[in-house]
Amino acid sequence: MIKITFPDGKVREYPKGTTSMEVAKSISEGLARNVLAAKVNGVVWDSSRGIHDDVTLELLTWDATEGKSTFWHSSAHLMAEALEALYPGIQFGIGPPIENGFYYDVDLGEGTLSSDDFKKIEDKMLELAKAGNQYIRKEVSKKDAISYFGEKGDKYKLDLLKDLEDGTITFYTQGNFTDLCRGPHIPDTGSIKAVKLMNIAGAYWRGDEKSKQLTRIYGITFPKQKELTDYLTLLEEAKKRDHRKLGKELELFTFSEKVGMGLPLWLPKGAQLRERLESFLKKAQLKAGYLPVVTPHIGHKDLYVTSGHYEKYGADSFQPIRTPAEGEEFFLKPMNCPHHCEIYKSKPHSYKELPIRYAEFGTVYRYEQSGELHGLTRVRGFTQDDAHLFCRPDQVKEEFMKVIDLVLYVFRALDFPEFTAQISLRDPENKSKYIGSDENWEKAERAIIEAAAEKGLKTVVETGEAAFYGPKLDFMVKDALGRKWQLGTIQVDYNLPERFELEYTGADNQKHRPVMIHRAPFGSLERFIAVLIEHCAGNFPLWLSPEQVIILAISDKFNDYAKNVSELLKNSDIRAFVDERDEKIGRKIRDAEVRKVPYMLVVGEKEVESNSVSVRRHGQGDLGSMSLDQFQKHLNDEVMLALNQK
RNA sequence: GCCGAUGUAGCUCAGUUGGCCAGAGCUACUGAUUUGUAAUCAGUGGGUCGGGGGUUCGAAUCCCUCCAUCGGCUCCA
Repeated sequence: MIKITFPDGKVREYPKGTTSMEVAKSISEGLARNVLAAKVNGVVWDSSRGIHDDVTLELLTWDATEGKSTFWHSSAHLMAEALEALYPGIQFGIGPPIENGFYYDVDLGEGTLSSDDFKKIEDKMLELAKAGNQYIRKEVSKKDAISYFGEKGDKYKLDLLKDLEDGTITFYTQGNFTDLCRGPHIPDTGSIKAVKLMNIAGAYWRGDEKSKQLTRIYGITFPKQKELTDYLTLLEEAKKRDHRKLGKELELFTFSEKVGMGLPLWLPKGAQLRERLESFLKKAQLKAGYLPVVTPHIGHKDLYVTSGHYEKYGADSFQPIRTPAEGEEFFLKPMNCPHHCEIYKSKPHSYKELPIRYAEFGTVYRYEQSGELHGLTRVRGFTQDDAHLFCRPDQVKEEFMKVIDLVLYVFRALDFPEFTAQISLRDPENKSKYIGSDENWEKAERAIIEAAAEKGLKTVVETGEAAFYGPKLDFMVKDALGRKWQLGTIQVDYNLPERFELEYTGADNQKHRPVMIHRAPFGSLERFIAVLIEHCAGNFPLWLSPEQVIILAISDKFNDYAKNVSELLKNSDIRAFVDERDEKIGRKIRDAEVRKVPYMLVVGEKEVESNSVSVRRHGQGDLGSMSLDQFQKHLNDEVMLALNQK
């Protein structure tokens, strides 16, 4: 007998070799029907595998993340089976589950595939699913595996096999399809009830641009039809929040082919939003001891030769601008730090001055590949809320903590969504890739980890993801459609102080090299605003809203009173406007609601007589009548509540 | 840059077995209406159907090419 411990701590005894499915059945038939896989001692297994030792066991159903991913992984196999049936001779790359669904990379040879073919494939998948074929696991020797795929002519699988060790190789078969696969899988195809292929894309084999490009087919499946319908509805809703759509509707920004792709044009309302964000952060930075600096949009080639960016990125940058007479080369600045280094060098520094924090909203230009551009999140010209901190090695941790505080303050004031702090460390196997001493790296990495832990951040550590010049901490958030973007970033840099030969005089009267920290709480204003728009669905917090209050007169007889109210509000720095159109009040309200103006003030005879306003809040409706003073206090309270939380 | 899809008025979209002067709603403009919490009525304007080339008696519709956009891949100082 073996002892099985369940997540609730209960322990039960079973005969040796019992499968998780049998365990599930012993608990209830209903549970057994829903079991997709099992977590045995923390590792996900097929529910049909026998258990031979004392273990902890968690039965995975659709509600568990790993249950879903097992389900989708098995669905990828099902799609492969359908594809092989429909397109004989097709070759397969890899087919993993992803956050929402799965994909499979295939090589169609001479053939092509488009979304017009989806219906056919979906139908085939459903047909095969109905058969309820079991997923059968089989351990195979490397030799047998190679001969199987060799015979089949599946060169990608053979390529994968090269890196696998004999004795660890398993096949999974369902119906007529056998795949090289580590597993695990769900019991059988019968639980796959709803299938939707989402899109098709090119993907390089093994992610290498030089390898052959395969066709990647994305799909998603569910155990119930209704869940698919709900998912599609959710996607539709998410599309409504897309910043590209809202940016156009709310007149925040636009693009022009004539100006150039990836170069956003900020419309008046968007520009005001930016200005509010800028002044908000500038104020916070001033309080935190930052010193403003301003640098030009171009820089001499020598600057980037010194910084090393010319060597690394020169060929992939916008090409240099030349002076007509001397032929000197200038680059559009791709980053602000080299300029800031030169500012640091403009005079000698004492250890007593450090840290020095130079801040600038610097607009930079980078050549991004044309297929990469994406709304405001990926552009060719953008403004970083950049700052460079020059400090002593022993100050790194404290500075990190302070920057984290600043980032958290920003996120909190904006009621910002869930984010993950990603700590990127160097690859310990490959230390020669990185610049800077071992000692400094260790100190900095430890400082980042400790600082993040002390601030209670939800962190993910990525080993080997550090830049060559230093470790970093990035704040990652998701957009409406679930795509991940990096916003805020804090990076330690040992490279630039070295290259620019930055120094300070220590207490020992010797020259020392400062550590540089790059940091940007927003990351870039463009990307930050994009994510902000999607997060709040265009309903900006009152303090950011480009139009805070709109005054709607019942008829144009009351426009004078409306204008009077608007003037009074403007005198208190409230962004107030009057809708003077000759329209009915219902129409004016509708238009203001659509424009997502936070407050609407309805004024007519009643209000003129009692010297008041009727307040309507966007999305909430009528709040009743107030005096103008009361209303202003109401606005002020709302703004203070958002900005003053600490 | 690569794979696939898309491109019709300022916006959202109809319109292809190739066929008279290419349509609707909203917006804009003009007029009427003087209105109480999500769309008042009428009229007018607006498109070399993404650009270029080709096939054809005839192209928004078929073909080629370029550009841009969308979904991915690769990249992202």
